[in-house]
Amino acid sequence: MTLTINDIAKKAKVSKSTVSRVLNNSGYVRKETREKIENVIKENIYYPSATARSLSKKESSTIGVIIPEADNEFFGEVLTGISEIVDEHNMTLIFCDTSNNFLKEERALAMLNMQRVKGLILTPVNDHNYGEAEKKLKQKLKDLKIPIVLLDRGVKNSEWDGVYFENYKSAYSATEILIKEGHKKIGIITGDLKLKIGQDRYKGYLGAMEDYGMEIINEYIYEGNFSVEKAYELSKQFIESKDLPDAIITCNNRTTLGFIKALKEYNLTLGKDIAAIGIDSNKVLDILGYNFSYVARDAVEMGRVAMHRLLERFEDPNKQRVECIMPYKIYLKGSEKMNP
Amino acid sequence: MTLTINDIAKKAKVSKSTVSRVLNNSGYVRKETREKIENVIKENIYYPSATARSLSKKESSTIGVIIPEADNEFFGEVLTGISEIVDEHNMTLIFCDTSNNFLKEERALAMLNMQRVKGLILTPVNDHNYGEAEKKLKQKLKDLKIPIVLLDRGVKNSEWDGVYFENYKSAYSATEILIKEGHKKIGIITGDLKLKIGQDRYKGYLGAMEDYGMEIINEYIYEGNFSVEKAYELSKQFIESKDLPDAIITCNNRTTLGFIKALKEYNLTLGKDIAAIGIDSNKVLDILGYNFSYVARDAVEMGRVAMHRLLERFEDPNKQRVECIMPYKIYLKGSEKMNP
DNA sequence: TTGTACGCGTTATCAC
DNA sequence: GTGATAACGCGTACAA
Repeated sequence: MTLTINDIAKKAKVSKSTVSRVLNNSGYVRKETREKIENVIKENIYYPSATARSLSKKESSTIGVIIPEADNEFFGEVLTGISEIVDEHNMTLIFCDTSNNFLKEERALAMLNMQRVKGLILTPVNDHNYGEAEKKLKQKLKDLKIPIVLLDRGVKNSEWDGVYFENYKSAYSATEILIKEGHKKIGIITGDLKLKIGQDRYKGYLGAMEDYGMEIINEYIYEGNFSVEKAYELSKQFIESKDLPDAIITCNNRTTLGFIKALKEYNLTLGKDIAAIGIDSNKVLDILGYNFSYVARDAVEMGRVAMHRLLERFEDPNKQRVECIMPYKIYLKGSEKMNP
Repeated sequence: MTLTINDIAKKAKVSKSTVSRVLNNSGYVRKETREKIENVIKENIYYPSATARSLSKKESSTIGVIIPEADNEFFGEVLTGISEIVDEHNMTLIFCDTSNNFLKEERALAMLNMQRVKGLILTPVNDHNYGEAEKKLKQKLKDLKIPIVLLDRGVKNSEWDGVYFENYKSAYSATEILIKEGHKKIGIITGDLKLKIGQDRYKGYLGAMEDYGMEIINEYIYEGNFSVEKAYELSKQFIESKDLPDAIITCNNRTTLGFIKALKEYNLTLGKDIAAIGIDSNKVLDILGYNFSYVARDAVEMGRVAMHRLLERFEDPNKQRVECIMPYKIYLKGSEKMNP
């Protein structure tokens, strides 16, 4: 049905070796022969089979991407960044969404193994979990025997390149800002403390509080799980208790939304009834002109960097493992202050 | 380096045909032989090469997806839906993001052609454009000679299956709601009128206005382009002119955001200073408890449906072309009313 | 029930 | 400069 290199060879009255040479710009081909072949290819709309090609060359130009949720602003941007670089290098991208599900993660890994992808960018479902699940994951990654870049979340004692975020520092900095604004009762709605990114952000908060000799009041530490719903629920609780903190740190974009939702519901005003600063950006909040302050990284850039790490690793498989920590940027819009 | 079926055959002391038979569960294999081979496969962590397999079988289980912007709530959800079904059927998904760029679209198509994908889900950069670009696109799609499902945007005189949205009806319905609320001066911020989805929504507005004998006032028709910025700019303009419409229809999620941004900036309140209803959902507006009313389709479901169409087409390549129009749902939150 | 031999569409290594 | 020919890793008639 679809044309092969043989068909082209016949039509051009040459051998397939010669066609292959013009396709790959390799070896000597007389100018006229080349032009003739090129014409036949154009006229007959021939595209060489990547499948046959990679079987023959024993290498693919395909990379795999496994992320937990494509319908998440952050990962959507990450994907955009990865895709951009993949495209620039004429590679192809196989996409997998795990929905934060271990079984799907396993299946994706097996599939990518069979597809013989050249490299993998992975955000694991878990993050630095010591259990059996992580052991299995690490083994499976080793079995792949290809360059891998971990993104956003990692594994304990990683042997792979990684692109992460300054979780500790960003939270530290956010806390510091609140402290310097003069707030005393500084609370936090943490992320999922089973994930390292959740832990680190929490630790950043504790670190800053300690360094500045602030009193850490357990009542103001609300353990969330990075979801809108939990943050909303926790926020309602502390709003209803009369003991409101002066300021709050929200540990990711969704936490921020849950918090703000609660504020609106109780008619509390940011920067008036309570101050706040978040981690992660929410495009929409900015568009709507909310005065919500936050520290965040550039997600698209994070995708680009991950793909670049992979490309470098292809170049030099033996170079030292590199972990790239994306810097945070501070976006102050006013909510960190309290104007009575 | 990586194991082949031959390695497994040797280790299991059988021929590779037998290994192939257990891999594919085809033909007769003695129970003991099968178990032995399965053990060898497990122990040596062998995964068959999808590349070699599809070359040999002359068919792939890979589908291509081309969307214009992954970092867009709508397409992120679409991708999630597609990925879900792809996964259920043990297929693999090759992802391309065109960034609404014709050249990238062309390159993606060529790449997917070489990859010999089994099917394609495509949201073209353009939508029912009569020009040369569309002719070229249609030709390239024909050249692919594979099942194709157009998603959200189509081409003139399409020969392919498609999954679209009730653009006309949804806009008609939105307009109708405003009319029945008693609004007289009903305006609209249109989408990109070069795209058919933009046109159809605009026509839905006109249709309802006409059917209900409403006077269409050109001053209240603001031509946007589906972007936040343009909608914001237009909104500012009509707010500053003293001649504000009673109610506004915003033609997609971004238009809505631009509009609301302007409202906030001028301290106008939705449902008090001006009524409004939009097309498309904005998760965040809902989360924040905005009272913004809208009509929308389920984007994740749209992805699922598109993938299902493709699967059906694989089953029966000759069945009649089917265009699936996703229904809209109405979400009234109050902004359609005007409470003085 | 199992093994042999060939083909899938390329690239690569040789001769010519 | 060009053309046979052998891989690449697998599936599959066909033979045994």
